[in-house]
Parts: sequence; C-alpha cells; structure tokens
Amino acid sequence: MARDPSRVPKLADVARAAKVGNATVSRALSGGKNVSSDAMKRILDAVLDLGYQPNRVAQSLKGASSGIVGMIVPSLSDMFFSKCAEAVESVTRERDALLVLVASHDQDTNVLSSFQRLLLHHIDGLILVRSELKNGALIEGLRHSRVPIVGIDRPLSEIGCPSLVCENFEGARMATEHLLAHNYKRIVSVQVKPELYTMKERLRGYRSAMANGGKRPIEEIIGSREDAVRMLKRHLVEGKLPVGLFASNNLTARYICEATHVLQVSIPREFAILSFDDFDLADTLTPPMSVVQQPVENLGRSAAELLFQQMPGWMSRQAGEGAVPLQLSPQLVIRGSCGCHPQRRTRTMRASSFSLVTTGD
Amino acid sequence: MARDPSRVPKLADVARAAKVGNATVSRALSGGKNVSSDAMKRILDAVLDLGYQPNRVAQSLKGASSGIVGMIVPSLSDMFFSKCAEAVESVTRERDALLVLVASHDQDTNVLSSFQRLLLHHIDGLILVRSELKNGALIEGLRHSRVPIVGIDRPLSEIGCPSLVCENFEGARMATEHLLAHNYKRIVSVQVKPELYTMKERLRGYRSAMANGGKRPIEEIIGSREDAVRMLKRHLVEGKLPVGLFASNNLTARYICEATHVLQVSIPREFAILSFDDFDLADTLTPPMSVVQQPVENLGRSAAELLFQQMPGWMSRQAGEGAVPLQLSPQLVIRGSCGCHPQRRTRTMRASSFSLVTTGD
DNA sequence: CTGAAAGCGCTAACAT
DNA sequence: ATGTTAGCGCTTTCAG
Repeated sequence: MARDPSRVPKLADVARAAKVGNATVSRALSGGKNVSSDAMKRILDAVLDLGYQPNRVAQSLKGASSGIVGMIVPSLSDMFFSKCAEAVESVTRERDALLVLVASHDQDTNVLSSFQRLLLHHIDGLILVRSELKNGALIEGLRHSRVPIVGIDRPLSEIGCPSLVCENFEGARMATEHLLAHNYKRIVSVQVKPELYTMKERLRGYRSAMANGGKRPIEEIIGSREDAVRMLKRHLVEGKLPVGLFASNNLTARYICEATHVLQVSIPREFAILSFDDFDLADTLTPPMSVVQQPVENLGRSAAELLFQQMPGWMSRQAGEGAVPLQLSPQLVIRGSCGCHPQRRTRTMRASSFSLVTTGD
Repeated sequence: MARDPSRVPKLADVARAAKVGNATVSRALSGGKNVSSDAMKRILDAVLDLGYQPNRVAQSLKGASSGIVGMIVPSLSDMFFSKCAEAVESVTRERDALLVLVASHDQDTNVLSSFQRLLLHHIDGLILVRSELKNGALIEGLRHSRVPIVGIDRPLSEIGCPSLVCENFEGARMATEHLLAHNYKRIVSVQVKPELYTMKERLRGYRSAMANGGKRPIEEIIGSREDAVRMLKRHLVEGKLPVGLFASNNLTARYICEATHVLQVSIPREFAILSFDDFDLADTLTPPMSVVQQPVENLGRSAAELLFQQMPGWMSRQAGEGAVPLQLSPQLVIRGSCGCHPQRRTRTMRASSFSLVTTGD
C-alpha cells in the first residue's frame, strides 16, 4: 500500500519506514555493504512499499554518477548515425542510464559547446562520432576531461581515447578488387568529404587495390547531385566496357544514383557502381546496389559497452569479460549494380575472413 | 586571466571576485532584477574572467529548471522519427537545453518506464511521439505529470495535452483522389499497422475519397515483404488497367517496392503506387515514387517550440508571438509511380490550399 | 553494523 | 539593492 499519492518518496521516507538511519538506506541501496540482513530486508520492503526511486539529480550533485551519457553525432537524420545512436540508446536503456544526443553538423565549435554543456550536467561518459578535432581548444578540453570518452568512426588518438572503427581500408580494397575483377575500362573513386578520416582510409584502400591491379587511380570529388551529373558526363565512355564507380559512402552513392537517373544512363551497362555503406532501399533500386556494409549496430553497441566499462561505478556486465575489439569488419554485399549477374541470392563477404557467405532466399 | 586551472569555478568564486554576496550573483545571472548596474558590471567581469557557468545539476536539485527535455520516439532509425528528433534537437540546442532521446519500440511499458526515469532526472518537458497510450498506468502517470507534454503524430486527448499532427485525412483523401483520376480498375489501401491513429485517419481519408468516387474500398493489411508479395499476387489483374495502390506509410511503401522487385512486375504498368511519407531515394526509384509528403521538420520544430512555451521559466521567443497551429498540411508530390507521365518537373500540391506548385528541375 | 552531521552548488525567502 | 540563511535529496566521513 503506497503511502502518499502526489508526493515523491525520498530516501528519508524509506529510512523512517524501515526504522533505520538515512545512511543505512543509502548503503543498502548501493552495494549493500555493511548492512545487516535484517535491516536490509526492512529497507527493501519499505522501498517496494513506497515505490521509492532515488533522485538522480541529488545523486549527481553529491558527486556520484548521474546516469547520463552524452553522444555527439554529425547528424541525426543520416541513417548511419541514427542507427549507431539507436544501438547506443538500447545499451543505455538496459543499464538504466539516459542518452543525451547532440548534433554537431560537423562543426568543431558545436562539438566544443555541446561538450561543455554536457559537462555542466555531470554526464558520466561521452560517445563522440566522427568529430574532426581540428580546433585546439576542443582537443585540450577533451583531453583533460575527467569523463571517459569513446569514439566511433574515427580514431581519437589526439586525445588518447579508444574508438570503434570499421576496417575502412580493407573494405575499400575489397570493393575495388571486386570491380577490378569485372575488367572495367576505368575504375573511379568518388568521394564527398575527402577530409574525413574514413574517406582517406577508403581512398588508401582503393589506391592499394588499383596499384595491385596495375591500374591508374582516378579520383573524383563531388559535393552535390549536380557535381555527380557533371562527373558522370565526363566519364561517359565510347567503348563497350562500362566505367566502374566506387562510391565512398552512402551520400556519394545517393548523388550518383540521382545523377544516373537524371542522365538516364544505364546501370551497370554504362556505369557499374559499388558503394561503401548500406542504406534503405539499396536492394530495391534497379539494379540493386552492391555495397560494403558496415556493422553499424555493432559499432554502436560496442562503443557503448566500452564506455560503460570505463565509467567508474558502472562495472561491466561480467567484469573482465574481455576487451572490446576496436576494429570491426565490413561485409561486401553483392547485389548487381557492380555488374554481377543479377541473381536472386545475395553474395556476402567479410573483410577479415574473406569467407564467402550466401544469404537466404 | 582565468584563476585556477583544473577546478571548475562555482558561484561563490564569482561572488568573491566581484566582492558581492552569493545571492546577488544568482540574481544578476537570472534576470538581473534588483542588482545595481555597478555590481552587475563587476559580476559580469568576474564571470568572464573565471569562465563561470552555473552548475545545472545544482540548479535543478534546487527546483529550478534542469534544462533537459525528454523525447520518446518509437524508433531512432526510422527516418520520420529521426528527422523529427533532429528538428527538436536543433530547438533545444538553440535554447541551451539538452535533449534526451529514448526509443519506445511502440511498447507502452517502455514508455512508462522511460517516463519515470526521465522524471527522476527532473526533465523540464516531454515530447511524446506516436505513443499508443493503451496502458492505464501510463495514462494516469502522464496525466498527473507536472511537466508539460507535447505530442507528435497523434492527439493526446487522453491526457489533455496538445499535439502536432499532419492532416492525415486530407492527405489520404487527396492521394486517393489522384489515383481515382487515373481511372484504375481498383484502388487498394495497404497498411502495416492499422491500429495506429495515423493509419486510421488515412484509411478514413481513403474511404471518403472512394465513396465520393463511387468505388468500393479494398483494404489490405501487410506485415512483411512476404505479405506484400502475396498481396500483389492476389491483385495481379488480367485487364489492361493497372491496380492503384495507396501505401499508408513509408514502411508499407518499402514492402511493396521490395515485392514488386521480387515479382518483377512493372510500375506503373501493372501497379501504380502512391505512398504517404516521403523517404530517401523515393525520387530515384524507377519510376520515382509519388508521395504525400509530411512537413516533418516543421512538426518537430513546432512541437519543440510549443513545449518551451509551456515550460515555466523558458518564456517563448517573442512572448505571445502567436499560437502554434496543431495541424500541419501535407503535400502531394507527383513523381511518376502513380501513373502520371514521368516528367522532369515534380508537381506538388498542399492539402489545405490545393494550390498547384511546380518545383524546379 | 549503524546514525548523526556535513556538505555538493545553487536559489529563494527573509532580513537589512 | 544586498547579504545571510536555510534547504533541495543524497552520499559519505566519522564516531559510536
């Protein structure tokens, strides 16, 4: 029978009901060390009876953990980031923590101000996604931060923090090799934001594969659908063999798709495409888009789990369950746009193992 | 010259530096009422000098606002919701508040537990997206909540809170009328989660238009791509006229797209499609998908602004700037899948005004 | 094992 | 206009 209707029970109420001191309740509820089993029982009863839940604000003012995790992403509406965020959110929810999401729009100044804002709220940890870390003040601020930080999509060596990234180099190399196997006249790397870490790595992978194949790398940078149209026009080729395009991420792929649509050119007859990053409807395009698929869900979950391991007072699931690997393998998913015979079955390949998998119907 | 390196300055530090009492600093920083311009100046100097920023945790413990807004969405990785969230986040960021995002996965129990968790963190307000509100305990909890709540995508009449929704009925009616104008043999409504408020409204709109057109409504419910395949097979028609499909949301449209792809049927030769909800790549499909576009960004921003208006201590931008309209008009965007001649230019129509707009190439 | 008491940093009376 | 003081609800010494 719960006591008072409208009032939120506080720790002191529990103490009174259990006929013990405040301190004993506090101890009982956090670890239960130094509490007689008798007192413990009465306290637990009172907690249940009153429906008591500790006030997190008071807890965090006192210096204990706040139960709030921050996450800074470039954008919430990009599928890659929102899937990451969703994975992180599910971990925080499992642990009864809260996730604060902030969009940086790829601006260091936003990252810095958001970070400070988060600190004022006593966050317990931060997940930083694809932040460029150019700004000196930002780097200093992060480096001396007392809250643990885990990165995603880019190493955080500048600030000495762990980060979860996909094997971008391998993925790009694998993709390029696949295109090479098709014997296209030329194979072009197309990127949208070449300054990003991931883009540089993927470019390295592309170059490496091209060098191995004895081909001259051709590298394009676009920033809009219109750019993509101009770029495609330049590469419209007389010969029979189509051009192979390696799109470095989903945005690039989207621009190219839109451009091929505008130009009414045929895929993969005139242009073959293979893209980094999977996306909605990729397998419904005509032809379905072959992609290098990142383990997005896994990146998010692992980052969150690693973060919790580093947050004092949030001991990991099974303590010492093992280190989280910081590099995750992408998969090559062949669907048709690369020029492969459009079959019903999708072929899949993992970067590290190179095993060939076949997925259902 | 900032004082101490590693220590975060507190209000008392400012007071000391400015040679005034704590209370004066507090007053100066919140409204600046009852502070001599002389003291004010010294305080501001000290604040700048020390780089002081008020500790939000202490503020919220004291009972003032916490600067945290909660938002419960069914999913973070669905474009509709993540775009909403992004709009809300940009408003909270403008106001120096933080946005906590929680995924409910359409489960009332999750909504309830998340709501309680949010309350323990003293959130200032809540945005509730498409919650079904079946659970009695949830309704009670929300109704008696002392924090303002604003809904999105579904009215919140059960708990007496305002909500921003799209004119679903009008949008669906408009879409169906458009399909009717094509004179298809039959026009079928397809839905994925008929129990949702939006789906019911859209069904009403569909029925209304069908009744007006003197046609018998045909209503399908699917839950997967396989369902869509079976559904399409059933409707494969002998005659020349294709079947017109009204997909009630983007997920429905996706299933149908995948199904047409599997069945290798031609759009809009055999099946014409018009979908509620726009989505990435909709205009890159073959043929591009005609859709009823919701003003997602606007829904999010308006909901957030309305919420801030209701949060004590966060007076709205220009006080009394006017009431936020709770109904927003969707737009009909014709791209080709409905059977219209695939033109370069996209035709657009707003639900309320029915003006015909033409958007550039 | 337990409880009394001192804050965490801030705000809001209540004096002055 | 300004300073003093009493908490907000909790954790944590520190004596019993």
